[in-house]
Amino acid sequence: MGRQPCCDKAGLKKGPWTAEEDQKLISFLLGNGQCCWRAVPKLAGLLRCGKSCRLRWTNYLRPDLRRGLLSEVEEKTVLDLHAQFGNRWSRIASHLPGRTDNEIKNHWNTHIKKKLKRIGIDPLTHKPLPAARPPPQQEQHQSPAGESPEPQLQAPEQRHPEGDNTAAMAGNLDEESLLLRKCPAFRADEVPMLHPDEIMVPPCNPPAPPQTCTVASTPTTSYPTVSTTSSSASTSYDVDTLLPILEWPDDVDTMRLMAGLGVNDMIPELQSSLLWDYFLPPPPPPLAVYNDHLLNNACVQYQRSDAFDQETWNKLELL
DNA sequence: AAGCGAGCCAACCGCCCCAGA
DNA sequence: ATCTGGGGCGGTTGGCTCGCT
Repeated sequence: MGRQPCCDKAGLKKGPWTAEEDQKLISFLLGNGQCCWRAVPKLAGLLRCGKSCRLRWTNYLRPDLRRGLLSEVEEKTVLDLHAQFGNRWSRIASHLPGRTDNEIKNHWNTHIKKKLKRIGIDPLTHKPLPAARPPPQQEQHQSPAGESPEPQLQAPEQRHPEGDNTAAMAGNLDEESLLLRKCPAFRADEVPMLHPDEIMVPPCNPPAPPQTCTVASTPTTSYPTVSTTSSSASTSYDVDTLLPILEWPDDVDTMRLMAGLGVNDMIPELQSSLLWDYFLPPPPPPLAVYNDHLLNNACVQYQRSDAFDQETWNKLELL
């Protein structure tokens, strides 16, 4: 017997969302919060599947989303994380505040993949493609089974930034076990998050920008990062914490983009509290207003690893 | 100006996971 | 221990836009 569909599709609308539908969904969710998604369309007066509503909200309407192309730093972060996690977009997205798994997946498929191929790197394995393979001493993450010229489909999932992946390649240890070996303080699915007292939230109105926006480290829950060289001239990294020290830009637009990065870095409870109790008091403001409101708040934490070396970054930047 | 193709991205589909009954 | 259903996730699709001919 087949699985029941998530909802009765008969009579339900599909395809692009209209502004009116968006408004209905926003109004309902801001007024009532997220409940059972299956019930949302009925309660909100939408002829949509609950799943469709959830996707529309999480990928497009959520107030803490950033829009626009991924920045250089974000792109590098995606590359690093993809080297660790493979195509686990939701996990990668959890490290990029304001970005959705769908957005990152799309950006990967349309931009980053091409860049990597152009510089001779296999986007699946993050290893040099056969034709562009450098001498062995330059190769990173060379697996014992690396003789195969074909891409190793599972390799990104099984590799580790420090290269101790022999057991994983043999199927004896999964990614989580490897992380535990390297850093037993947390499990792989416990993405290191900022503690509430480590979050610096600039005043909302007016948002007087500090000279630097540094997010404190979380040493006991950090990823086992190794080095943090960055080719970005505007980003320096704290030697001890391996976290970026962010300079606040002069122009308001860039500042807003930077400020908007932080909401997802907070622990869920705080995130919810901030969103619903502070930033989004009922009645709901127009979309543009609360987006601007959110973008004036919070900070950012990026996890860095040296999954890609400096030479690779330099090549990418030239493209 | 029209036709065509490539690129991009929002949205959908179907499977999987897991909490609760 | 098993079953069920909701939500999450990754892969894929389809339509829109833009540039080129």
